[in-house]
Amino acid sequence: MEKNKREEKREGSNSMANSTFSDQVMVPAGFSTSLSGIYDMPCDEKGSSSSLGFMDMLGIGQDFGPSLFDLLHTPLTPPQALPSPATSAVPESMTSEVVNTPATPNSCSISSSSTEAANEENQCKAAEEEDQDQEKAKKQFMQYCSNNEVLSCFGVGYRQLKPKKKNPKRQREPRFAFMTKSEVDHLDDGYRWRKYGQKAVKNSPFPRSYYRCTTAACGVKKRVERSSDDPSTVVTTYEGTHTHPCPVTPRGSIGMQPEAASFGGGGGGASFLIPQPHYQVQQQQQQLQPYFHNQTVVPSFDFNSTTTITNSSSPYTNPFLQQERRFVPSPSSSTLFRDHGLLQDMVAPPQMRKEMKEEQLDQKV
DNA sequence: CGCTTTTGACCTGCGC
DNA sequence: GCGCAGGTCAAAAGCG
Repeated sequence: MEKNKREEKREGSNSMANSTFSDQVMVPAGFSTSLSGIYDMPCDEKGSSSSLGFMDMLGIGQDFGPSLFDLLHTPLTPPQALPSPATSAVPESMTSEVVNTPATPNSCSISSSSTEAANEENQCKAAEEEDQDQEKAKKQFMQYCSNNEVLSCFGVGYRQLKPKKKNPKRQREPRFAFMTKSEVDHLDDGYRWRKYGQKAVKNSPFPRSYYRCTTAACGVKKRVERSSDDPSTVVTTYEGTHTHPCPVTPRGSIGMQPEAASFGGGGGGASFLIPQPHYQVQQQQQQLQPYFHNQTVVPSFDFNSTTTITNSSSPYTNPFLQQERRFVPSPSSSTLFRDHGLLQDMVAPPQMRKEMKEEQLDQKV
């Protein structure tokens, strides 16, 4: 009986049943193997894993714009803090490719026949939806980065769902993962989450928790687990994009300024652009001090080189990251971030940049 | 009382 | 086909 009910439910809303994960990417060494393979980077048509993934999502081309870090720590004050729903809080230099123009090769083209035109139209719509998803995911990521001390993003992309036989259309869930240093597993990102499961993770003493956005019709999920290698590091994986403004939770509303409170209410597209109350950021930074007093870390994107992160004591022994260690997150250091606000602070090493340029050239051709 | 968390059972996909 | 691991469900317990 109950089994039947479950099956009915699953048939009705089973987005996982036909899912699969491909293209193992960017999982730092030392993390549980269970993390591997869950982060899909967008692949090119040849099916090879693309190193463009996250950079592309951010619309970062070869002319590297302002530092993401700079953005994250830029006070969200009007008018900059109140972008219209149609635009992004991310500077134009980082978003114009995605927002204003079709960023994918799926750009609409004129077809020769009416039926083909209809198909192409559908494909274009699908491509546009994907672009919008990317944009949403990007905003969500940016907002989360600004709300928390994100130390390293090591996986951004999509979970790829197995195509159904009759409907080969590829369905993708925007997904990104990042590490934060925190004593608490479940970081307050302004949204309300309900825990729906917890599982022991193989090769890790720490369980993985599963959360779902409590808002009806919002299917955003997130997984939270603690690194077995560095217990102070929390790995959070978001899946999907919120389809609603950020609810004003009791915790989040304390001290929230009116402009901040209205910030997230500007429609679905800007739903993630809710500035964290300043006191809360400070609080988090103060909480983080014990972790940072002996090491300086920079939120960086660990694009490809999981093997370079080998020291078990800290994921920030990556040579690339070491090179970029310049910032000490502290309540008084936000201005310091800005002083070094160049995107080169976080771009990939020269070799990787070269590869990225080559891939971009390939795409243009 | 309503919401959240806990937790064991169940389902699914994948590798062998 | 089987076993394993990840992911989800839902009843029960906990909490404010």
